[in-house]
This record gives sequence, C-alpha cells and structure tokens, in this order.
Amino acid sequence: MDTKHRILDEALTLFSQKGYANVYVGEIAEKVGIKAPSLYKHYRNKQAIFDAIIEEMNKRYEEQAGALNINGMNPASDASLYENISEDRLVEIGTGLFLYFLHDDYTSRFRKILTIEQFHNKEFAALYSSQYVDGPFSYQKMLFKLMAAGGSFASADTDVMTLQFYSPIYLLLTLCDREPDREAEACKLLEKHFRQFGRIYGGRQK
Amino acid sequence: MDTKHRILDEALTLFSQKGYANVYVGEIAEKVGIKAPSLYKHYRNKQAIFDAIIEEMNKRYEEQAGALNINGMNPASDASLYENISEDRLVEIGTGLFLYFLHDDYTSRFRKILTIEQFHNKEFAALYSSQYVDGPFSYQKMLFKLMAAGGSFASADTDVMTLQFYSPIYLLLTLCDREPDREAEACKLLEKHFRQFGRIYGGRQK
DNA sequence: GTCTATAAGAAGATAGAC
DNA sequence: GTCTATCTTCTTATAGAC
Repeated sequence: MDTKHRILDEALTLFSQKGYANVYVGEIAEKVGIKAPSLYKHYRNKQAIFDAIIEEMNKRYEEQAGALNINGMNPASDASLYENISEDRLVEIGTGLFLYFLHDDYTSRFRKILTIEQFHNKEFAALYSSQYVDGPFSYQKMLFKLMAAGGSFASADTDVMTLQFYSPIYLLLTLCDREPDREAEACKLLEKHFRQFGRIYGGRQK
Repeated sequence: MDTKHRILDEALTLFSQKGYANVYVGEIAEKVGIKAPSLYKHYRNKQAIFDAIIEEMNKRYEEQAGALNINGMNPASDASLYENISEDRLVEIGTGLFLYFLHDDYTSRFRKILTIEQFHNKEFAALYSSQYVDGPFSYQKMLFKLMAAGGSFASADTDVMTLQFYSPIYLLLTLCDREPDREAEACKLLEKHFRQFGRIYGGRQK
C-alpha cells in the first residue's frame, strides 16, 4: 500500500476512535511513520484527508449494494432466491447482515465516524440514516415481500415486519461497536430473535 | 437561573451539538452573555464544566428511575399495576417511554453527548449502554414478567420479547435524534409496532 | 517525498483593574 | 463577578534544504 493510502487508512482508524477534531495531523503522520509536513505532499490539508475518506466510502457503498444482491432496477430477478425460504435461511440472512456490518474493516470504522459526526451537519445525518436505517430497511422489506409472495412467509404489514426484524440487529450492532466484548452475548440473543421471528411470521416451511 | 447554572445549560446544548472538542470556552461564554475569562470564576476549567454536566446527569438518573416506577428492591410492589394489562395500555407504556426519552430536555441533550463521545473511553460506553440498552431492558423485562404472571400476556422467552419490543423504540429514538423532522413518521410506525406486538404476544384481553 | 525549522493562528487559562 | 490585556501551549500549515 502506498503512502497516500496508508495515510487514509490511519486517519480512518483515528477519526473513528476520537472524531475529526480530536485527531491531530501529526498523530496521523506518526502512525504512518512520517513527519507531519510530509503529509502535505499527499493531501492539501486535514480536511482533504477527511473528504477523501468520504469519497472512498461512497465508492464502496456501491460495491456493498452489489455484494448484498440489491438490484433496485429489477428486484424480480432476485425473486427465485427468496421465494421458498426456511427458518434456517432466515437466520443465515440475518446473521450474515449483522456480521458483515459489524466486522467489515472499512464499513465498521466509517460507521463509527458517522456515529460521532452525525449531529455536525445534515449531510452526515442523512448519510447515517441512509446507510443504517433506510438502506437496510428497503433491502429487507423487499426480501419479505418476495418471501410473502413465495408463500413461505406471512404477508403481514411489511413495514412493521421489517422494523421488528431489523431493529434488534441495529441495536446489537451499535452495542457491539461500543462494547466489542459483548459480541458473543449479542449473537446469542440475535439467534434467539431470528428463531422466534421465524416462528411468529414463518408460514409453510420448505 | 444563576450564572453558574446558565453556563452548564449552554455548555450542555453546545456539547450535544458539536461534541466536547469542537466547543470553545469563548463560545459558551458568549451564549451566556459574558466574556470567557469571567467563566473561570465559576468553573476551574473547561473540563470542570463537562464534569459538572456528568454529575448533574447522574443525579437526574436517580430521579428518572423513580419517575418510571422502577423499584429494584421490591418489584412485586408494582405488580398490581401490570398484572392485568390491555393492548392500549401497552401502546401507552411504549409511547410514553419513547416520548419521554425523546423530548426530555436534559436527557435528550445528554444522550447526544453520550452518542458523540461513546468511543472516547470505556466509562462513556458503559454509561450509554447502561442508560439506553441495559436499563430499559431490565425495566421492560420486569414488566413483561409481571404481565405474563398476570395472565394478560404470553410467557415466551422474556429476553427475546424484550429485545423485540424495545429495539424498534431504540432505533426510532436514535433516528429522531438525528433527524427530528421524521418524528411523525417514527410515531406512526411505532404505534403499528405496538399493536402488532400486542397481537403477537397478547393473551387474554381485559 | 521526506526532513528541520518556523510561521501563523487558535484556544485555554491567568493577572490584575474595576 | 466581569472586564481587558496577555501568556502559553498546541496545532495547522508553509518554506526551503536534501
């Protein structure tokens, strides 16, 4: 990894731990193994480093959407995958979503930055909501609609179903961001949630 | 309100909007209507203002517990209130919990500070979890146990029930902290959640 | 591209008059 | 208790040698 990327990487880590204002340029430089002035050969100023992180994040968001098989243009194409779904598959989807968000190297650090900076301006607030509320919601809601259509799931109000399915994932995700030691506890509770959710809303099992 | 308290109040507002590091002593002083040096007659330094906020918060936490009728020493004394409970009462409890946390003047500002500062040190992380995860959990869990004992509610796994009941409140609370404009949307969704939760777990109606 | 030296400015805090 | 003036320190950023 070249110096420019290593600066971005160390800055991302530091910003995610302390927030933008508490990280000094000299601190980033030290982690990279250079002196502060050298850093200005790669980025115009401190803000430019932060902007580059945001930009990189936006780039990865596209890829992430792809990785999660979201296809906003043609959701019907994914239908076959979810029409007939078992309770185990539900646990698998939920756990996958949880562990992906929790452990993904870049995503998890960036989520912490958004958490810290969310009240600073509306852009950050909107970005946070889009990534950790509205995005997962519309994705999950789409799945439930497909599952209901396939007959393997109850066709209750999908908004509420989605809220009840995703909210525990969200709560435990933010809990583990804050206290990583509680991951095992969270996973145990989460699996119980998925099983019970499956019992409540699950229709004909395949 | 005397100057000392007004300093605390303005500092609380500013810290909750920008975080500790982004608020300057002169800024707090300006809001109060004095010059920065005058502020040092009331508090030893900037950190002392922050510490006073934490202390005040701890004091209010006790009162809050009282307001919510938590009686850890003798939970049975509250039993009569919850033994026979209707779906409407459930909505009332949930909405009350949500609106109390969302709008309480001091609580809501302090929650934002905790949100911003939660990754700074373990004390803040523990405080956040205690106030917005473990506290509400144990309170709500106690209620469900009483309700199950009273026969008005299913006696399912109370941990999962509590998670499924409270997580949507938590998610929508953090959403409204971030985007206050979405409060109406959140309340609508929340009521649907409570009704559906009541249908799922509600036993004999009274 | 990295360094040392240093400028420029911001922010916390103190001194001492009123 | 509040003010103006000032000190000190910290932090960003630049200049210019190598």
